[in-house]
Amino acid sequence: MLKSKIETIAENLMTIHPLLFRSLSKPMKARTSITPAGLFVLRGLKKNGILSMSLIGKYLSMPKPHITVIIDRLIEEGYVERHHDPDDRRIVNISITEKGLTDLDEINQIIAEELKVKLLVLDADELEQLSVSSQNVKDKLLYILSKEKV
Amino acid sequence: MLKSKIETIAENLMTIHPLLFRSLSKPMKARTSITPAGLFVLRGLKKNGILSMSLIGKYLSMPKPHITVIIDRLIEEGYVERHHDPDDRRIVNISITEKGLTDLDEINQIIAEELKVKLLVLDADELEQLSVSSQNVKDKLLYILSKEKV
DNA sequence: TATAATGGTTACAAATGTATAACTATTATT
DNA sequence: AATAATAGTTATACATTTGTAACCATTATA
Repeated sequence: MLKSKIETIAENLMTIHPLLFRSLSKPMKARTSITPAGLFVLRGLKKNGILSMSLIGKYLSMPKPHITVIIDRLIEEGYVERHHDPDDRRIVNISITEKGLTDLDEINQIIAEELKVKLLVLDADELEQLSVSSQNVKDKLLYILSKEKV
Repeated sequence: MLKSKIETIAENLMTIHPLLFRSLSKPMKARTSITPAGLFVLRGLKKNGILSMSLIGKYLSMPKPHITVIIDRLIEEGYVERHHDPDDRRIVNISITEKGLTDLDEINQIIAEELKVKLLVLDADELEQLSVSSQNVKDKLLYILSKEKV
């Protein structure tokens, strides 16, 4: 019985995360107070500039009340800001601050340092493959997500 | 300022998860009582046959007490079994049951069904790329992990 | 044999994430 | 103008994960 391509992709994608995430999160946790969800929001804001609460919720597939909590905390820490949309005052737009940007960079470097040690067992060619493949997976998922939001 | 290759890989790997995991987990949660960590353990057991508690802990980068809780619950549900190692009676080996295997297949199909809908926006060529890339990333991470355990 | 080290469990506290309902403010629809 | 729909918040309960310390049984070491 041959596994379908979709099943293989599903298993691959579901397996990637737990193999690395926890070990990369630990050094981050030791040095910053930011949560995994908060970090992901910061990355989204850095890339997109400004996002509404609802868009962030869709982006993370998280219930709105949780987004409120996450943003409240990021604001406390000075990483993001709330802006009421002038065109539709129901909408709350979130932007990343200077501090958010610099601290995000710092966190990324901490994580990269940690990853670097692990990647030592790969040669240059394998590293290049991992770079290309991970970029490809990420891009495809972002593409899929962008199509969903219509 | 050019981002290093390692930083790019780190960001890619950290971003992949939240883009999909929650939306794939929801249908699973609706139909089974298994937790994400439990599911990951089942996958590891299916692939490796038998794993000790410590190895599972390393595999998931989780503290041992949590592994005990996860295994207790999988045993309650009839998915895995404990075996004391005859050569070293301190060691507890875990094996997956028939029920564990069949239910794991079922869960994988539920997740694949969910993913299938999302992947409709990709053409055959892109799908193939995603398949190859995700496999590559997973294999490389497993390879790195296997080197760590020495 | 006494001591240290290992593998695992128990107990507990705290952080994080999930889910739902009720609510306010604002905008869109009739 | 009344009603419905949307965006977001507050409140609450619960599930899952993380982290630590203390402990037992077994094995390795001195």
